[in-house]
Amino acid sequence: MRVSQSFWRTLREAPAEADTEVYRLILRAGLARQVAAGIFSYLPLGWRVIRKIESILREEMDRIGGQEIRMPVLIPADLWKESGRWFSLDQSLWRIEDRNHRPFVLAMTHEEVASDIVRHDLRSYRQLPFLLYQIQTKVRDEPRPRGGLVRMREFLMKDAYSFHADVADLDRFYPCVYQAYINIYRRVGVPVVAIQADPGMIGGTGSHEFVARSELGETTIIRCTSCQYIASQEVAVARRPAFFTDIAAAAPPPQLIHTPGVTSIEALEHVFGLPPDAFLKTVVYSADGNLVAVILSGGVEVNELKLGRLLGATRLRLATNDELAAAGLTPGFVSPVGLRDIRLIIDESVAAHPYIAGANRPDYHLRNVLPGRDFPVTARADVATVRGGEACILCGSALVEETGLELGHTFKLGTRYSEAMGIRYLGPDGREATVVMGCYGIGLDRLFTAIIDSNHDEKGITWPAAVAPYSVYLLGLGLDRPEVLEAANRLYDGLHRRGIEVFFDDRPESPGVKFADADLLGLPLRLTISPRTIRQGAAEVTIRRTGETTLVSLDDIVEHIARHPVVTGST
RNA sequence: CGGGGCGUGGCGCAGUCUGGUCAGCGCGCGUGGUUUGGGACCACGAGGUCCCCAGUUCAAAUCUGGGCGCCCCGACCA
Repeated sequence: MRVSQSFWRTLREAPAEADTEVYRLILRAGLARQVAAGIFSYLPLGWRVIRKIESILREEMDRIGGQEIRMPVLIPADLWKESGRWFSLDQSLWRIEDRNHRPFVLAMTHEEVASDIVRHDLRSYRQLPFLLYQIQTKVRDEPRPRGGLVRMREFLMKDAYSFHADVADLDRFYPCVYQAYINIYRRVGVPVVAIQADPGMIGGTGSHEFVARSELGETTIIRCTSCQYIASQEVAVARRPAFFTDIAAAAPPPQLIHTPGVTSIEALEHVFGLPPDAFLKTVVYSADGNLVAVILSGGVEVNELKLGRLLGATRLRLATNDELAAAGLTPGFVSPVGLRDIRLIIDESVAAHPYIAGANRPDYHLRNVLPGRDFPVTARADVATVRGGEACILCGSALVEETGLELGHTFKLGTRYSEAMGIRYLGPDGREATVVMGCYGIGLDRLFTAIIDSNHDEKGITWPAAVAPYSVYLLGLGLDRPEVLEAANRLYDGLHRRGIEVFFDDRPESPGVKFADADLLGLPLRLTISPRTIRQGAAEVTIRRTGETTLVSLDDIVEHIARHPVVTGST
């Protein structure tokens, strides 16, 4: 492609809404344009990158036996009612109606449709297992689109669904997908770590997130500094004190203390001059309409995902002050002592020693509150958010927090959908059984962003060969001289014939502009041809990433480029 | 949805507090000329409902009210 004929333009200054380096590069290098919040168009060069990512995804999915299909964006609400998600998701599911007021949803994921397809055509265990996948548009009514292509309302996803006769077969297959994912990220040039994760709204029995270390991210990773433990903060666990009831008996009985206006742990620390874990925190939730009190050490926060899973609740939120009052509780001074008719969850951070806790009357706390004596410790569970600095569950070393960008997610769904939607088959024993499913997603736009995030410098992008929009930036200078133009054209044609993807900057721009644009776009290799190089019968070959430049004779430059490790991607 | 910020030629901004003399600057764009190895120079030129609607006023980019859009921070996820 000749730049003079290409719909491509770089920007010296990025639009003001771009507040991250990656997003600025995407806009400045002319790869994509925003249409509305969280809605984007890809321009020709950006789309070439997406198509290269797609082919890598296809290769890796096909390699593990995947079969590509294409499901619709527009889905009748009935399918979502059948799975139950029509009722359980209220935030991001985009609901619409047709002209006859029939409800539809815009696909935010495709478990329902995939299940629907399979249940009609699956009869026998002999057909199992199989993996269906697609690369397709997803639509979500995001509460807040963010960071350019990081969090979008319409985005591209490679989603895959596997179907198995039993859990053992899913367990056997799951590592294949895991490996395929690792291959994909390696091939596109983004270092990722796989972490234990929360299955979220997809549901299911086990899941991994593939995250890139990046300040763009929204995922908090908890990692052990000395062993292999790594998990999403959503599911991370830490070593907690054992609960020794025998120490308990000696403490004196609870005693009221006047604490006017002291309603937070922070304020208590200040008043008493004690560390946060000297206090008990009582947090009351409404879980599907029922109140639940969670008792934790003052030093930790509730992990609502853990709590929700523990309770099996679909709607979990903090109880309002009115709800507290109606249950006879005093906001700000709620106490675990004397709680009745309300479910109690004692977090594992609570130890069997005396605490200062709320007194359940305004402006009073209780000293010497002893778990197990002053309130029952029957339901002890881990519902706290793990923070950096806590002890690793495996080895006891310090944990640290890191920020990551989620690039993919794999789930063992189990029978969450196959049960609800009736995907059954006849087994070898002649009995009907329910299929076991897995599902696996990769967001392409976000991967696109992550590739640039992991591959740029202060001048611009430094594309990995496998996903670069073109392999070579052919930069011609002094093209108004016929002999130079002719040599440049010959070189362009020669590379083209050899199957090398060339972007030929034949514009009558000043050298500075062309070099700056070449650096910004960041194709792996730059070829500079000018009166100066022509005099030596050569052209300059520059590796974008290193700046390393060599002069290569025009006679064998095409072969030189064709075999260049930066072009073949063998580095 | 709560909190904060912004909306002026394609892009980046000034002007708004203190209404008139305000529609401007840089870049980009077009034409001609001179340049040509790291974002050249000269000359001429095109391009704006100042987000929208309503109001106040002799007069509104500027003041008031309402709406819309975009960005950022918190509850969701690829």
